[in-house]
Amino acid sequence: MFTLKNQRLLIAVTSIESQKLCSVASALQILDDGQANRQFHEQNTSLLTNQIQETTSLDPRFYVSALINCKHLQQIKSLHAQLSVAGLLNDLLLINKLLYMYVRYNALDDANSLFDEMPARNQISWSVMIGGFAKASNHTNCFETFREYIRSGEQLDVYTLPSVIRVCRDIKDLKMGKLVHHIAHKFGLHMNTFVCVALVDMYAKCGVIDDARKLFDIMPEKDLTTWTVMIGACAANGNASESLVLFDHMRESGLLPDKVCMVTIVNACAKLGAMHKAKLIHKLIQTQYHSVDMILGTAMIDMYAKCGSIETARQVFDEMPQRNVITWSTMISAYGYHGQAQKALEIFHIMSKNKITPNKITFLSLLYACSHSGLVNEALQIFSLMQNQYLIKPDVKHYTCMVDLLGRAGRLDQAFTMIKNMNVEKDEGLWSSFLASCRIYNQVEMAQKAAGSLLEINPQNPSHYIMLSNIYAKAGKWDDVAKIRVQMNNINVKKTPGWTWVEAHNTFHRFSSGDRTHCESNAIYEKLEGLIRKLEVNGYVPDTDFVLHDVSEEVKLGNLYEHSEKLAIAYGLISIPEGNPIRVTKNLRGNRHLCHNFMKVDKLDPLVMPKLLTMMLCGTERCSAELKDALRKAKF
DNA sequence: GTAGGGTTAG
Repeated sequence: MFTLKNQRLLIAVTSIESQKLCSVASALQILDDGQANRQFHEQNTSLLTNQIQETTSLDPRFYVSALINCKHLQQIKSLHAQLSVAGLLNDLLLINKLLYMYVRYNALDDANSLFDEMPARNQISWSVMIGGFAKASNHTNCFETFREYIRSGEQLDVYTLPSVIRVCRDIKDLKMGKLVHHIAHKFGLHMNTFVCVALVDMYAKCGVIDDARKLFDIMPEKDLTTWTVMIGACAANGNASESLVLFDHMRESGLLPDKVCMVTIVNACAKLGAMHKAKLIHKLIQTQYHSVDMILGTAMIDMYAKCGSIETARQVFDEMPQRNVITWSTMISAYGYHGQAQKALEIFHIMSKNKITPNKITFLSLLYACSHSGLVNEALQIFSLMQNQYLIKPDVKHYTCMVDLLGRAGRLDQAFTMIKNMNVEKDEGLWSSFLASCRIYNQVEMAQKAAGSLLEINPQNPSHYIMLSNIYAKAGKWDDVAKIRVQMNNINVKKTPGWTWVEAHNTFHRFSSGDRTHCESNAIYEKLEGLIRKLEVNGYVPDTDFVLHDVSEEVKLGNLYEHSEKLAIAYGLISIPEGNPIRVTKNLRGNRHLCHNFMKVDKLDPLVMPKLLTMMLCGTERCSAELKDALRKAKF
């Protein structure tokens, strides 16, 4: 609101050209919002009028407070023009503020031209410009400006480095990240908390978790953010149990977790699938915080669903005061992997009634839900609804899901037609899925087409050769099997050896298939034989289709029995005290037919069964829906 | 004038 004094002032300046008038008006309005210093405003009002009328220099302090209070890009531009006229573009404080405002309003071009024209720059100018490019994900300009900064010989400040490091993290440029780390060291800033946190995060997101941990361990001061980054890093790198250990250490050090930290730990729990931990975390949230925000609530839904309780997940969902599209999608996918596709569809319908617009992931979750329950027609309907009503173009993942669904249902022709007609680049996942269906239905010809495409995309992936070879083997085409082996040798593709590690006596013990190098090898094989006899009595029949070579059934079975996971489990059973979990880690994805069937027979010796189930729950891999059924049946 | 958080899934 304008005071009478202001109105008089406006009348007094009507002779000034319109743009200036506009600027003065907006500046006054901003000042009058009460956010700027009123006293300063009063003092400068008359001065301002005189100065503008004379077009002489204004007090830069006036512009600084006016700039801070700008609400629109246009106001900033107009003040910029005024500064230019007033000849104030030499004042570093003022220009830096102007630069900062341009960056804040995402006007990177304006910021950049201003930066280029600056007669002098200080640390703040550089850090604002570099930070601006970083925030706008303009990594090329960010790095280029950072290089210029280094070359300028100016001492680096602690605000610039984290911005550059975060860009390295986002584009996963480990080489550049390491270089920036080196530079930080050179400037003596490598132990600054903000620099360190950014580096830990960068190393973790670039997949070099050991480097992240080393830096974390030597950091002089660890604040809540630092701990949160490290906890999240462990979970993201397949070591969620370490996340929980760190979380306890953090609390022992006297720090109270905030909501962001809780989301991270909830996420770790979801990855671990450990229900008892989930409940403890939930209790902590209930006692510590008055409300659960949307992100934390969504993470909790996911956690409970992945820990096996779809009911509690739904309860959290129902109790949330606000839900967005991600919350709804999470609930849909939760029902999906619990095999309750109808419930997933029901949630989708309620969501639509609530006028929440679904996104790509919502549809993907729906399609996966249909896929897990084999609802082909429903999936086809959803797929068409997504395109026709919501105008969402399917990406390769949607197609992969459809191809998988149709393929598993035996509608291979339809799946193949879909692949042929799609307008999206076909990737390995899509063809692999189709190839897997060809294997189920022994479709050698289609399998050849799929394998051909796969080998074009990635001739170095051994699993494609092996899959095709298995299909030939099942069809008794041993000549073709031999050809593939020659082909693999010719281009030097080797099957990645499968390893399994088991943690016992504080050491990791590694096993490969048919491994006899372990010092307790004899005892391990003895245990395994005993276990297999017990399993066979209870109906375990290994699927020998997956063995590649043309060998007798007896030898095939021998191979299966000595698979690395089984050796690791057998060793775990003889070396880990009863009641403790057996944790196994693998370098390759588990083979459902070989190992899951082995472990899911639910009439096992009651002493053995809980151990095996615990192992599956603590393993880094997520249990398949099938295994979860076995777990439920065993009332574990 | 700085950071860390949620949904796909083989």
